[in-house]
Amino acid sequence: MVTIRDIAQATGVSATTVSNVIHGKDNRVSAETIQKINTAIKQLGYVPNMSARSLVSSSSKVIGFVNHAISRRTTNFMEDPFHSAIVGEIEAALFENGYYLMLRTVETAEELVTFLQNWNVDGLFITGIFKDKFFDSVAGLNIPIVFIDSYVRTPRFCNVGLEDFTGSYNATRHLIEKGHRHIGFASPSIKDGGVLQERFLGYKAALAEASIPFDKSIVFQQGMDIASCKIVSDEILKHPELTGLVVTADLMAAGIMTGLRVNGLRIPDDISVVGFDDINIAQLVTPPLTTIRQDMSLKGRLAADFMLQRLSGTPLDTMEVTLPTKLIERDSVKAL
Amino acid sequence: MVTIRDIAQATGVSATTVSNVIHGKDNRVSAETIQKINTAIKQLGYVPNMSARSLVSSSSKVIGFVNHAISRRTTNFMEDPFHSAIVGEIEAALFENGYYLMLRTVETAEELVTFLQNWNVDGLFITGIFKDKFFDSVAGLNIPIVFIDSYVRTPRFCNVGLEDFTGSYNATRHLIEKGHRHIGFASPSIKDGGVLQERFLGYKAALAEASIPFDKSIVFQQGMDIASCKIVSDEILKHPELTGLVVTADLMAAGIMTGLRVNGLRIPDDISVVGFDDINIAQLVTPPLTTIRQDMSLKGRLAADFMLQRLSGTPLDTMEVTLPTKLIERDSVKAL
DNA sequence: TACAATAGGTTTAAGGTTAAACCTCTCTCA
DNA sequence: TGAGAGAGGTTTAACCTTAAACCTATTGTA
Repeated sequence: MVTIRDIAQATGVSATTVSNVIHGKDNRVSAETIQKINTAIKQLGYVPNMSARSLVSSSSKVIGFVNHAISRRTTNFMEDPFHSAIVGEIEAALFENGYYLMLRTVETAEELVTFLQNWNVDGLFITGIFKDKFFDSVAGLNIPIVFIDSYVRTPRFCNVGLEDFTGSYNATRHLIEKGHRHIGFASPSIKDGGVLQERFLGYKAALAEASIPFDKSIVFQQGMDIASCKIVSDEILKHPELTGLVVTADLMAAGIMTGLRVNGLRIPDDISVVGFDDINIAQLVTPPLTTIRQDMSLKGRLAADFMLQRLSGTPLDTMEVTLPTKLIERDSVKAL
Repeated sequence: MVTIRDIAQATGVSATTVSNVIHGKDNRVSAETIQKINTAIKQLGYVPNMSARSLVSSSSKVIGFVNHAISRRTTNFMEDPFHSAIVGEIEAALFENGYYLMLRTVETAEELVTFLQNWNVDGLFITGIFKDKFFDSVAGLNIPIVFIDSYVRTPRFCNVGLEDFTGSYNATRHLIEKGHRHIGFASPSIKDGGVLQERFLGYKAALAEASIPFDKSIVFQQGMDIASCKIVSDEILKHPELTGLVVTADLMAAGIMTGLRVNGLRIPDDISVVGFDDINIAQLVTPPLTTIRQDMSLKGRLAADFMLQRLSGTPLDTMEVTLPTKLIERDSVKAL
């Protein structure tokens, strides 16, 4: 392994001078020496040791991407195509600025603290439900933190979010405008304190605005897997009054649509469906799904921008971005 | 920040003794001292500094997950739901054994070498096309390396792969057995030296076996995005003799099916389609897609097992696993 | 002539952890 | 009574890098 000392020896200068040249603090070094050092670095293949650098500078160039999961074994956050799109964008942006990305799914606040201290993490992206103990454990940190889709908002932290409430409100309102009055709601969870809860509130708000009484018997809480979707579509059979359905994820909407078709219901003739996200599946199912689009890559890019700006000390105009959604009309909704 | 010295001071022993206790090398330490040290660690909230540990031991507890991409900007490997499923499985397994996962997309072999040396990476997962210079740059490394879906196989490295050839052969043969003789092939690439090339060869082998002449004008190389799929489905219109199509990815198959439907072709009546992977989309499109199933989570788990075994020095019976595929018959194929 | 300023560096210490070598006391046993 | 072994540690040095303080020779200036 080639160290900075080897470069120093090869060029006849001290290690400090080499270090200074590497970091561009070379106003006190002659052009000739700089040249020699750079040549030696290339020839000998010197690569800095991040551990040593991190040890002495208390800064590691590591950015953590932390997801809070209730259980690591049952929820694999990378399986969610959204998270993975975000992670990809972030990795690319960080790389170009010399940072490294370390992934971590944590179940407990202690795990998070250990992770942070272990690595002297320079910054943190946080996704998943993150409140109470978790929030406290990062609240005192003196590193940039960027939340993604958090609804525990404080002016002290950056957050990149989405108009979840408005998106879901618009989805519901779209059905109402098409003449629907009996509109169900399907979602993996509605009280998670996060995006799904907001979407639920948006649904309720649109109903209330149209003076449609809320009926909790047509709120279907189930997982997104195909078996759970089948349960929802069976439940729907028991509510022949339903003519519309708002679903908080396209994947779930697709699963429910398949189940409904098996049960002999036609979409949109018997029931209209609106999804959420506009993942590629939305265009590929039959009929193509009317849905609420969000731009996941943009979310990742903005999150990375926040992080890089805070890392470089650039003052921020704002600590928060809430991305808009857009209703994409396809063929899964029929006017009554 | 609490260091090992603080613990030493608090318990009245030396730092080395604390270190030994932490690492279980405590056969020369009294039970009482061990007790005191552990209590102090908890009370003061000591967490080891990985940089210091890594510096002195040349082992970092960091495992790299490296993907080779031609261009970081155009290919975001995390967007592939397969890669992300694998990454999720691996992260969970590594965590339970005290390892950390660092993601890296590399464009050049130099980037890879820099990454490795930067962090004293303890092990490496490698995906993506990886040959020539890339292969050379890891060939001399003395750390466990686990390839995923590599076809540059050597007895010295672990590989977790899939029966790509056989899977594709079976897909094609299935169509042949159903009476099809004019079978097209659609794939993002067929000469990548990786899984897609193998699948192409499997297709050709099945044709040859049935004495069906290979016709390169019905091999469609296009991207997996919806626009590219549209191009394929338009091309297919120019080949009315086609009655079957083998596609190397379900997502692409779904895109092509949508395009074909727009073009007035019915599936499977006008053309039969077989996909590959069996992602959830396959069940959700209309008609449900006949496809070649592979188990991505298992791939990730086996890759993690290989890594953990090699890290712990357990001798391996085998360095290579090739997972089987399974033909899943749904409704996108019709007997002629 | 005397002093300051500048160019171009060097030396030293520190960061947290651990491997290797070393130490000392007590007990056992011939 | 004296050697040896074992218990229970300690001391030292090293891993690589960098920040802070320090040094020396030359040139410029009043």
